[in-house]
Amino acid sequence: MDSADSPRSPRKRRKMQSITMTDVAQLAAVSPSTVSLYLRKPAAVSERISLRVKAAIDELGYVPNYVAGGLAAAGSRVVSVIVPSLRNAFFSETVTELERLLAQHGLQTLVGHTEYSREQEEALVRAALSWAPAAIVLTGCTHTQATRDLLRKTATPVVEMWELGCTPIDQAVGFSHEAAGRCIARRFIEQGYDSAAFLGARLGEDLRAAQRAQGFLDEMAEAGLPARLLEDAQPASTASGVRLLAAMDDAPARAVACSNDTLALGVLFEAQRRGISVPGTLAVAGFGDLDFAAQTVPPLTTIRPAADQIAAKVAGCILARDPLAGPGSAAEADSADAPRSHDTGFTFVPRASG
Amino acid sequence: MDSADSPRSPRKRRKMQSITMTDVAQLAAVSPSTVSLYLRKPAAVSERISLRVKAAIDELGYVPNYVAGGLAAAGSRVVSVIVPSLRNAFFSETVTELERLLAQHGLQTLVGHTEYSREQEEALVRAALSWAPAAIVLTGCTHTQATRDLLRKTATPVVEMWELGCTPIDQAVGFSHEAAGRCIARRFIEQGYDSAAFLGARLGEDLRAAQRAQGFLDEMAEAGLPARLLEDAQPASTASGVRLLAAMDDAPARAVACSNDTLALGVLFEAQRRGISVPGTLAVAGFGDLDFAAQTVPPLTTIRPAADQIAAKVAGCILARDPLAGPGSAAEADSADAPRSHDTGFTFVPRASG
DNA sequence: GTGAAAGCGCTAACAC
DNA sequence: GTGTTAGCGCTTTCAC
Repeated sequence: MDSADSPRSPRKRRKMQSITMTDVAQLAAVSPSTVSLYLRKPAAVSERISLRVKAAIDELGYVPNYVAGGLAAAGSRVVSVIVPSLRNAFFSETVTELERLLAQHGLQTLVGHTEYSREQEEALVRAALSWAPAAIVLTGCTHTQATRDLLRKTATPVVEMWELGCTPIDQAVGFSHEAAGRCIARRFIEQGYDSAAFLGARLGEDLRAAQRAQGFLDEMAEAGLPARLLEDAQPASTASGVRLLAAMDDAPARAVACSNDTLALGVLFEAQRRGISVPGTLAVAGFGDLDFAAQTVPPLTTIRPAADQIAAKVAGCILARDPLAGPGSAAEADSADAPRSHDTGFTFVPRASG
Repeated sequence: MDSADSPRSPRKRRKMQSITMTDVAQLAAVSPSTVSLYLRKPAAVSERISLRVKAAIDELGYVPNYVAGGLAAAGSRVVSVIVPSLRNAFFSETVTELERLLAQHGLQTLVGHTEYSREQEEALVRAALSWAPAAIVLTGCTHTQATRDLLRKTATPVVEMWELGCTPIDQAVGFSHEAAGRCIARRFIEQGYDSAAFLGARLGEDLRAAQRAQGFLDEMAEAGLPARLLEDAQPASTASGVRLLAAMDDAPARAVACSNDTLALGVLFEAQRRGISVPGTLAVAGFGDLDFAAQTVPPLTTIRPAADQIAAKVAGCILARDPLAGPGSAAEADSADAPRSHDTGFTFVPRASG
């Protein structure tokens, strides 16, 4: 039943890798370093030898060991990406796109999520650094002091994404959430709504949403219009939107800006349930332009952050510093001194809801 | 301007790590192996020495190198998780939860997404294997032959999740999608709907949705009721739901089962727009019990897969095989021969929509 | 263009 | 409980 040495029963701990580069080299009758060269810069190896090596690799089913490679090369081919939550569509979108882009250059993506905790983030950064990653990507620009110190001391490229404003540790890619908040406020003002509210959830954790709220409220205040802030204690969800609209019962505003589309969806449903006409009685705006935003009844006015562009730019920053990133990897050293904040902007998407 | 040796300008390629375990050992006046032991099994080191080592680590700001550790230990502390897409709420949920659970045991999560391509999956598995991971987690049980071969040859634990049915490569955690499809069909039958349709998107790629469709259609057929399949060519989205409802115009069914809640949301909106009453004229059911499902108008009848339970069980399978997983890691070798398919089931969530 | 030699930083026997 | 001794599998000068 328990056969002598099935691959799945670990007999002896050490040396789990059966076929190494040396085996390949032997079979191909070349030296290990030639095999290594073939694997990394195939162009530098003569065609005759390339063929032999390739044949040997296929025959043996050789799988390279990146761990050993990373150690010898003093730097691994992983990029650590740390986001607040993957449940949030913005971040899952960004991670997806980033993973795709980086994979094209042989870089693997290590993800971690902080649940919006800075201490958790610090722990993840520590763990990330232990992998000698090719780069570290963080979300936002608010971190513990220890995190900043740790990161500034390292030679690893660091990219902070989805937020602009603070001085970046190294590079930053994102946009101004305050401006996004103001943008929605201006829309309401232009449309003649004379009172408004910002509906958010856990603003103490989601600092970017808090900035949008701030921008929104400031713009309203500057226009001399009343605006208040309602906050749900649970993480942002459709249910939060439902609750917050109900909470506004006592002093209904004419227009509500939601911290994101998911919340706005809840507001829309609850309004429908209560017979509140949108945008007639209540204007609603969201943030994110999620999948469903164009399909709601009425279609949702929102803001589309350039998620793909953020991912693309982040990948660009990383690849620009990657020694193995192919021909276009020009200014490896120079780019360290290049402008360090990249604004990807956002698009205002006016629809019928407000 | 370009100062002598700022940490961020890579002077010499090799040896990027400044402070090693040897440095810590020296400062603490112990041997490197003691430091190593302290880091891995603090309990095995005397308190006096522990204190000294800890002080040295803090003073130097030592960051361990997992790459070197992984090489020496012939196995790294990463788990590779490969999903079709992180945009899909099911998988981002699972990855989130898995990452959280594994992080508690010092395991890092390496993600990859296949975009529903088996060839892409094979490439990711190859890359994953190169990290000598502590485990590999795959989605579904349909893989290329090469993937299966690669995986069966390795000693690395492999867990296939979110689907049951085929013989697992190693371990499987999930549920029967066919049963889920049948479950919705039975609901429609019980409620007296005499015709139905299954609305899906890219069923050739999303094999699990295809299984739900099959189960649904079979159950209807067995009840002698007409049912057809409508498929959208784009990836599943709210817009697909809108399109598919429109496509049903010529021969409207009395009830529609959607391949997931996102699609159902689109159906709900489009029905509202067209003045089709739900569930009066049309019954609608989804799959997933996503965030918004309980809030729609009317609330959405759906199926809740035990996403958290899947993640928990997958983590369990992995940790059971992890030599470092602490005290409860009993049956490390035995569990390899334990039952290999784990059914997490699902919950039918009847609401007002159908 | 190819090979020989010297580690990368750490872990795991094993002896003490 | 702590130190000594060998590597893990690969990359990278540097000769040839």
